[in-house]
Order: sequence, then structure tokens, then C-alpha cells
Amino acid sequence: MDTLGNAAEQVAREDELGEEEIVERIFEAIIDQRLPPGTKLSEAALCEAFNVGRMRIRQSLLLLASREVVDLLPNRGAFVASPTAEQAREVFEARLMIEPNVARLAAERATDDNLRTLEQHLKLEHVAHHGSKRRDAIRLSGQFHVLLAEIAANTVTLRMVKELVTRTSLIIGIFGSPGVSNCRDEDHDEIFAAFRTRDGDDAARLMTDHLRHIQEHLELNGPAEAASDLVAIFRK
Amino acid sequence: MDTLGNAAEQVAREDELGEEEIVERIFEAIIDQRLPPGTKLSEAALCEAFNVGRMRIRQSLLLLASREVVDLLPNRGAFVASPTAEQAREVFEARLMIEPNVARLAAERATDDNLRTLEQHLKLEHVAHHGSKRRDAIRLSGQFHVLLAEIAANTVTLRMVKELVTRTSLIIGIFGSPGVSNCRDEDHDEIFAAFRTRDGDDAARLMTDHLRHIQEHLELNGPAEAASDLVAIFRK
DNA sequence: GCTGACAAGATTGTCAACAAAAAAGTTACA
DNA sequence: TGTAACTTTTTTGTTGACAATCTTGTCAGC
Repeated sequence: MDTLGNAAEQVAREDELGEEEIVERIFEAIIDQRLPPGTKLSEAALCEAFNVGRMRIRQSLLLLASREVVDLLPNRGAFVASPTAEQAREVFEARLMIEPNVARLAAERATDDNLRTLEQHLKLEHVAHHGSKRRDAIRLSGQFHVLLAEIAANTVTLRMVKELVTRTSLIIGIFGSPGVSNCRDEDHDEIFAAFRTRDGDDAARLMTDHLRHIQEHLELNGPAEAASDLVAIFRK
Repeated sequence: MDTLGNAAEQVAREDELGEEEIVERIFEAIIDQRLPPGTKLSEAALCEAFNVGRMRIRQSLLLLASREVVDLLPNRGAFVASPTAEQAREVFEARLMIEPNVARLAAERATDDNLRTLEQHLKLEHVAHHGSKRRDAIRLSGQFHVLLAEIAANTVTLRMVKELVTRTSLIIGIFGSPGVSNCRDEDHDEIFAAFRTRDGDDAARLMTDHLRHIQEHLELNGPAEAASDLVAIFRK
């Protein structure tokens, strides 16, 4: 399963999507923040969007729910998850356990080809960041972490990182400061520098600092969950 | 609709298993090694076993497949996963990333109640171990790791540990030495000692050693996958 | 005018029948 | 006797229809 550079192959057959593909598409839409937390994912709408039967959609939603990316309420339907502050804490705790080690392995195992891919990616991040394309910046920022997991060559941790990055995107959507981009690309540059020297320990340490930095820029004590958002909004 | 006597819905029909429950039951059966790798999980048989419709079973199998605990072959059905040596390596690499940190947090956060639960559990492990109840020993040994994850109080890592422990049970079934129990309970005792003093670093270090120890007792260069098991068995 | 029950509409959950594919069994033939 | 092609049977995959539930809209009664 190569997820490295497969951006161009999903154009060919649009009429027969597997459920894994649908899950991946929804993952990306959530990372891009095109699907904000709380969005209703009705089966009929998704059937039309992907041109598949209801069964396929239903299975996809079940998979998304098992990754805690959507909430599945009985007889109510599927909604994009709205992580609580406690869940956000858990997600970052897990990321701090896993990703420094992933970065260490990736730094030690990176091929020259991987380094070129990373360099290319960082260029795109810079462009998005300085071009004030917030949506692109967020997506690329998350993709950087997934890229490291792919380079680390461990499908188990790759799947975990994908899930955690996606959930982080939801968390940033809820608890992030509105105007500020949360992933500084300077941090990513520093991590890449450690890759150049294949310094795994350095990469791990920088990743730890990076994740802590992201977490500190969240307002986890701020507004409550999305349900009371409406209440708060209209309380004037 | 009916406002008169709305208490009539209290009929005693609680025998409807949810798919999460079915998944949990199959997880446990795999940990107990009652379901060895390669076992065919036919939909009809599972329907009868759990007294549920085919749809429920189908969704459960999908969830199990998403956790890589069963292989889902198109038009062929579901089979208990037979991890390859490479997958085994990945699972242990992931466990070595996560579980030492889980042990650290658990040691630092354990309440006195948690300590009593652990102590009780270790007693059971000793009994099973010295009583030559291999199946119980394996199950309890895995449960110990899950217990630590529960004490760590992080639902994200708890789910990951559950999956990794289950997959490890499959790995031991394939690559483990037949007569030897793979989890020494002395290791668990030592980890528990670190819990008594709330020494997180010590718990993490001991967990790392423990996992390495388990991995070293596997024969990852030995027999190939289960498919060729039959060939090997009847070659005499 | 507001509150509550009631009805209509829409959405989800479930089931049974059917289609498709693979596995098992059978026959023909070398 | 062994193999290959064919038929039967079993199992999986999909579609559609129906039941159950929730949401929305309406209206009577106070």
C-alpha cells in the first residue's frame, strides 16, 4: 500500500469507490477543514456525492466512527466528531508518545529520495504559509507528519498517525486561535535539518517540542463543546 | 403517539448484542487462542453463535478487519489474521513506542485502588503460570498490559494497546515456541514494583526490557505463513 | 400568544430476496 | 488412475422494500 505520491490515480474510475477510498476522502476533507466538527453526514447526501450505494456509505461511516472521527448516534445519523477538551488532551498525549519515536525512526531510515520528497513538501508549506492560504497550510502541515510516518516504514504507526492528525485538525477547528496557524513551518524545517544528518535523537526531541508547541497554542479551557456553541453564540 | 401507559416498552428483550460487543468477544477469543490464525469466520456460523442478523456480523467483521485482526478477502470471506514476520516486527516496534510511555503514565497516575487491582491480577497470573494453564497464562498476560493502559486513563492509547495485544497473541501463536510461555510474570512483578514507588521512568524502562524480551523469544525467521503450514506439516 | 399534543415527512435500521462468485462434487475421457 | 471440464451447492455481495425512529410542521386548547 503506497500512499506516497498517489495524488493522480484517483481520477480514473469515479464510479466504483471502495469504502477505504471513501474513508480516505472524508479524512482529507476533515483535515482540510471543509467538514467542520458537528457537520451532519447524511447517508443520502454521501450516496450522491460518491455515487455509491447506501451500504457502502454505511460501512464507511462505521469505519470512520471506529477511528473516532465521526460520531454515530443511533437513529440520528453520523456527525463529524466534536472532540472535547479531555479528548484533545488524550490525542496530544498519544501523539507525544508516538510521533517522536516515529520521527526518530524516520530520520534514521530516510533514503535520499525521502529527503528530496520532504524538501519539496517543505517548499509547498512555505508557499502556503506566506501566501496566507490557511486551508492549504493546515493540510500540508498535517501531511508533513503523515509523510514522516510513511518514511518510518511501519504500517501500524502510519495508521495511528493518520488518525491522530485528522483528529488534531478537528481539535484545532474547535480550540485553535482563529487567525493563527498552529503548525509553525520553522519547526518542520528544524526537524528536516535533523533528517539531513540522520540524527534520530535530535528529530525525536524536536518533534516533542513541536507537538508541545502546538498544544500550548490551543485554548483548551475556552469554549465548551459544539453543542453548547449555539447556546454561547446566541447568548450575546 | 401513545400517551396512555408509555411504560409498556419495558419488555425483557436485552439479548441483542451490539457490534462492539461482538468485536470484543472475538478479540477475547483470539487472545485466548481459541481462534487460531487462519480460522475461517463464516457469516452463517457467527450469526448462529451470537444470535444476530447477518448485517450485524458483517459490520463486526469489517471493524475487526479495520483493526487488522481478521483478513477480509473479497468473495472469499473473513479469516483470523495470520501476521507475517514483517507485520510482527511492526507490531512490536509500535508496542515499544507506546507501552513504555503508557507504563510511565500509569505508574505516576495509579491510585491505591489501581495498585490493589494489579496485585490481585498478578496473583492470578502466578496461579495460571504455575498451574501450567497455558491458555489462562496467555490471556492474563495480555490483560496485564491492557490493565496498565486503563490505569493510564487515555482512551486513545487504550484502544491501541488492545489492538496490539490481540495481534501479539496471533503472532505468538505463529512464531512462538510451542512449550514456552512468552510473558514471564517476573517481568510483570518488577513493573509492579515500580508502580509501588510511583517511579514512572523505572516502569517505562522495565516495560521496554519486557517487550524486547518477548520479541527475542519469537522465531521470526522460522516457518512462513499459515498457508504453508499445511505444506510443512505433511512433508514429514 | 404560548404550550402541548398530534400528524406529516424524512432519515435511519433491518430484513429478505436475488445476483455473483467461489468451493465442492461429478462425469467424461485419455 | 489421473486430469480436465462441467454441474451442483454453498457462501458472499448487493439491491430494494419495509419497519422504526426522529424531526419538522400544524393546530387545538387554555
